[in-house]
Amino acid sequence: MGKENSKPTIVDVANLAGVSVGTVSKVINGKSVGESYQKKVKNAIRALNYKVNSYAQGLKASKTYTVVVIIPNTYHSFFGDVAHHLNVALTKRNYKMIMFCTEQNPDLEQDSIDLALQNKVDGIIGLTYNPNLVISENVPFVSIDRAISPSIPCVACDNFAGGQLAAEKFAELGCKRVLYLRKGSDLNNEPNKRKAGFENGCALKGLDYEVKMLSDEMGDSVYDFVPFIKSHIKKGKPDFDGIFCSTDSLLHIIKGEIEKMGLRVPEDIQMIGFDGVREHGFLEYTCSTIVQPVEAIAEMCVDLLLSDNMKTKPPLVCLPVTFAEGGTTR
Amino acid sequence: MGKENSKPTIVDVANLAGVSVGTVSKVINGKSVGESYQKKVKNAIRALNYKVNSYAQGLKASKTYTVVVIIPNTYHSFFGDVAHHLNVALTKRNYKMIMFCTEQNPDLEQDSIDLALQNKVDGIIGLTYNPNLVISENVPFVSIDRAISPSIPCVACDNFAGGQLAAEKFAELGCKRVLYLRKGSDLNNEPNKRKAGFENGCALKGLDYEVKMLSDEMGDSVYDFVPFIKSHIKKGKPDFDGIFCSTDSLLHIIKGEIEKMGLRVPEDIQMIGFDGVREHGFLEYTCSTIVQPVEAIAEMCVDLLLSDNMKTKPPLVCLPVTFAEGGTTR
DNA sequence: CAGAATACGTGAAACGATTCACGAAACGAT
DNA sequence: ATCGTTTCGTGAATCGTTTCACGTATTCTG
Repeated sequence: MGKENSKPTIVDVANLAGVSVGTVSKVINGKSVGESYQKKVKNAIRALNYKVNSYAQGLKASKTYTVVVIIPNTYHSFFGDVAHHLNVALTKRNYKMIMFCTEQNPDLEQDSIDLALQNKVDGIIGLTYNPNLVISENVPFVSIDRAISPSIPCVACDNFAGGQLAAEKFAELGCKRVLYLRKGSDLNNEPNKRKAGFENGCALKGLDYEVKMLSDEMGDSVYDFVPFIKSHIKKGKPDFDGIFCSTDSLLHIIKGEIEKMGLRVPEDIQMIGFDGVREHGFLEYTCSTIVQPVEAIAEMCVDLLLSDNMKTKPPLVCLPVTFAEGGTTR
Repeated sequence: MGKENSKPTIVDVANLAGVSVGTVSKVINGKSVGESYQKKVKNAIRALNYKVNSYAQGLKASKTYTVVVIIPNTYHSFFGDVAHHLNVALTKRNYKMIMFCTEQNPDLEQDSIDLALQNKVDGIIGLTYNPNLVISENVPFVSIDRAISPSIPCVACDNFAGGQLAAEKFAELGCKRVLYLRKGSDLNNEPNKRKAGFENGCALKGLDYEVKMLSDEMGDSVYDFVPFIKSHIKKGKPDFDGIFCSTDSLLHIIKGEIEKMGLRVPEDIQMIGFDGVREHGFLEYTCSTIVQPVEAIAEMCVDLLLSDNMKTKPPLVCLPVTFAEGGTTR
């Protein structure tokens, strides 16, 4: 009687199946239930097209099947790519993803975490920049690219290996002297290891190099690299033949500037970037680059986040990078 | 006594303030409450750092402050841009955004909607392709780029005006004969109006033109345009001097192909795209293009979705486009 | 075959909010 | 001073789950 056209509840299922609500709940949550009862309940669920109400579930239970993802934005290709693969990985496991775009604003990052906590989400995945985030110890958290604390797993590509790989490629391509341009950061983040890897690779291969760092925020005054580059060009002849850029985005800006100076890429100068994101959703890379395994990173984040045994969670997971040819090397 | 280190509930607030829980609830929800009571409650809330539990709220109340966004993906720049601005617009209004990436898969799109409905979300914003989505009439829905039904508002840029603007620009730039390349779609979607606008503009300006449509899925065999283009080149001389592409992504592919044929852009052929997305988060456009007002579209979607009076919801809202110079026109 | 151990279904309490009928207080009008 | 309104705080019922103590039925053991 009554609520005819309303959504079915667990009570409706129990009635139709002729069992108690407790039993229905157990079936839903995979607790041990007798064979015949299980069948009755499942049939009733199908018959009514019943779906659990996630708010009631979240209120009472521990699991909400919801994960919060904190990321600077989704319009920048790399972040968009990360967000996408996180979404796919979560959806695959029947989790919902609540997204917060924080544009590297430390306060917004903290707010997002606080909001997530009061909503009893099952976990948080964060690509953050706030150097002193406070994270309640009792909610699973996985960080991308930043070591926040020993108890919080950090997932990143193998940045050191990536830097080294770039150096080795330059050597292989016949370069004699290369520049490394990087947008700096005072953070204890993984991408900073690209420098050490690069230096290591150069030393290994006997490659001459110079590193120039900018300590500003991303996308800001990267044009300040221009005078530095110009100081390395005498009478139209550069004293270098390769440039390694800390991101593909940076590479594209620098490439534009270099071409304005009358130099050709890759004929005069070879360039390698980092990230390996494909613009416009294309299959091909926009430059020669060290490719981050974005999909693997996303999968790893979700696996770590959702695995129960906190014990075995490693503080740092580095996933392998690859080199991809994209027109800026010979 | 008891739950010392647990999160404060509305009962704790009521006790501390010396009022009933009903009163606290009213204060939270902005219902009329006496001045002095309001002050007491607000102080208690602050003192305890109380935040409402959104699961309890969602269970009982109508509002969940959650909106579901359905979008193909976030790695393609345009979609990433849309997702980002929707996120910002929702966050600004204190709404949480649950995102589903559906890759234009009709079943996934329907599943996402069903999932959203059973979760009692406050609304759904969808950029979908399924021609026969079933959407319960009692949940607010706003569609981007596709007219789903008269009762469901559709938000898009003014595609007709965009097509016309492109034609006018070509005329202004001195073109005599232009090609329009478009990835087709049998859907009743707004972007298809670019063609009519373009034709209108060409007619208006006395510009000679030809339209070529591909009816495949996005990013697929756009290379099939190549033979068509080649058929318009005799002895190295093209019989056209401009190409309008239905998206910037398409433009970049075609541009690459054209350059392979030994033609220069924009010297020999001028090109205009559509979307106006900036790659890598840069400020500059990657090609001359008709710019979609993505931020305005996102704001409009959210405004329409959250406005109470269903009556005044228009079936279609077109937002103005602009032209931006980006190196592929003279 | 009897008694103990095990397995498993039941139903009520609890999660933390909203809402509504009710009654007390305050105010105005006659 | 009295009665009728209006205003507004109260507290219990409710939303749809999960969980746990309990009891019944089944199986095991010697």
